[in-house]
Amino acid sequence: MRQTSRSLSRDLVGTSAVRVRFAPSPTGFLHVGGARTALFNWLFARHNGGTLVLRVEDTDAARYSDEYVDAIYRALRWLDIDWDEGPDAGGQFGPYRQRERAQLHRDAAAQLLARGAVYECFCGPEPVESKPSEAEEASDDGLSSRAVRPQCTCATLSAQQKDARRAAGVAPALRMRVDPARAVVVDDLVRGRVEFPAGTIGDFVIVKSDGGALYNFAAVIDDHAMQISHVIRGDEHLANTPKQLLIYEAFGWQPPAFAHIPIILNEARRKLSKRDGATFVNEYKALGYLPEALVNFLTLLGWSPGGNQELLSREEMIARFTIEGVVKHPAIFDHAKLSWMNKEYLKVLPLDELTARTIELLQRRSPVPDRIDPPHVARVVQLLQERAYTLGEIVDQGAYFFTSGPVEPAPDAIAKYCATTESMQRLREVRDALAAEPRDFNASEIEAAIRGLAERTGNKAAAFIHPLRVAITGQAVSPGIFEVASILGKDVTLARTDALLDGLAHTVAK
RNA sequence: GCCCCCAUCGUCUAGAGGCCUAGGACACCGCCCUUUCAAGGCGGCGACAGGGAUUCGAAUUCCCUUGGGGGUACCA
Repeated sequence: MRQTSRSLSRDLVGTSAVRVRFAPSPTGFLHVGGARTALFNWLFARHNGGTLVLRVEDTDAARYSDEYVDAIYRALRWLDIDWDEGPDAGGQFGPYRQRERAQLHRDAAAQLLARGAVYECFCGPEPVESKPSEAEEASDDGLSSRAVRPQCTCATLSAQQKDARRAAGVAPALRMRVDPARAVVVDDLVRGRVEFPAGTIGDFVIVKSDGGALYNFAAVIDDHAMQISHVIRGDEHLANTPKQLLIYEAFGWQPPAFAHIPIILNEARRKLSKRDGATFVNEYKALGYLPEALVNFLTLLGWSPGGNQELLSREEMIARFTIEGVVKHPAIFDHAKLSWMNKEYLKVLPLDELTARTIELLQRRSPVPDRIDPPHVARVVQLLQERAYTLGEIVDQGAYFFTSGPVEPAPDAIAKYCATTESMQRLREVRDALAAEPRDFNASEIEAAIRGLAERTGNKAAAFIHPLRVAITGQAVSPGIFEVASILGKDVTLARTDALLDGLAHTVAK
């Protein structure tokens, strides 16, 4: 089977131009699952020198919003996924917003009606007899109740009967005539051959009684009109495919090749939902993830380049991406691995880039911190670059760098390094040493001052370093303290040290 | 319920009948380095869901079971 689908894909790729599409429905922000589908389409198009079409499927008037269309553009651009044709990019197969294609859909439906491939159904839009059975009522999610429609018999209505219903003001929907005895075969590029008994598909509706085309119908009309060669989409659409194939057949059209990619699951092995933390692309942006890292991570969810390489450049991804490398089973979104990957990208990000992106994030804080000039931030970021998983962590962990004001020492840091009178004595000593010695207050001067002090007093340098760290950063952990003090500057270093000495003196006195 | 899909370490995966004593990465656990945290180095833990069948030989092929997921709309 695998063999079959491979040769099939080779033929299609070899003989015709590759045209793929990403067809999001703007009913929400771009989801990581959607982003991955976009990514696979993009990778496939670029690998084959093909075309990526962006089609906005905004036919669900109830849930669609313009705001989300923009959000999807923004998310794709942030990920650096570019498209060749689309609502904004234009192209010769437009319009690319599905609601603007409504007339096309109606015309196509009329053709099918004329041929007798579909029939008018007067059952009405309400899902009939939706009373849940005992068992369904008892089920815990409460969503499993099936609206079981009684067998629709409109296929056998006489012309007079239809006229009567119409006269009564009932607008008909259009239903596909499906021979229940046959089977529909999907030859999927990743699944192989999948056979669906048509009896389980039923006479499905393609056009609603209000004249609106349904997803399965509109998708076929548009994919055909846009000359889509490969439909690469989430696995949840596999069950839709036989319906779409039936529509292609009714028109006598050659269907595109299909590739159903596995879906992304949460840790509980369920479809990703809002409750699983960040699931939208823009949330990752706000958290300070790098788009390069998210792309790399998503690419490896459900696809493997075959070897042992984990970190791939865009060029490498494009060069190596094939449908054959797509895995069949669902993948669980592992935040820990994304974090690791983000850190890897953070480590090699050029300093000026890192600085700019960090400042961008800092400016979104409220209130905006007072020390965010580029030279200063660059020094900070250089220090934090190897320790942070995200830009957000740089901003949070380095908060004491971005303000010239005082810091509130963390209780656990105090308890660990500043709990004794000895440690306070050391802090006082190091404070005086720093106040006296260094002229430039650069890292090596500071180090010399502290190590000299340690030597003179017969202590380990660490005995001074730890309390000082708590004083100037408020934390028990930080990058190398000499660099930290240097970047903070003499004034801030001494002021914070004094503040801690005072504060603690009071505490002890009480 | 019915239809369909899937099944290798906790997670992402490599694996196309002998190259498998099953490889890599994340996570986790040690040790080294050290100024705390990272980074880095070294090492460790850890999987073919179960049962049949085919074969000289099966993670790899077939069947069944089990488990997980998706779909079952006049949503997309």
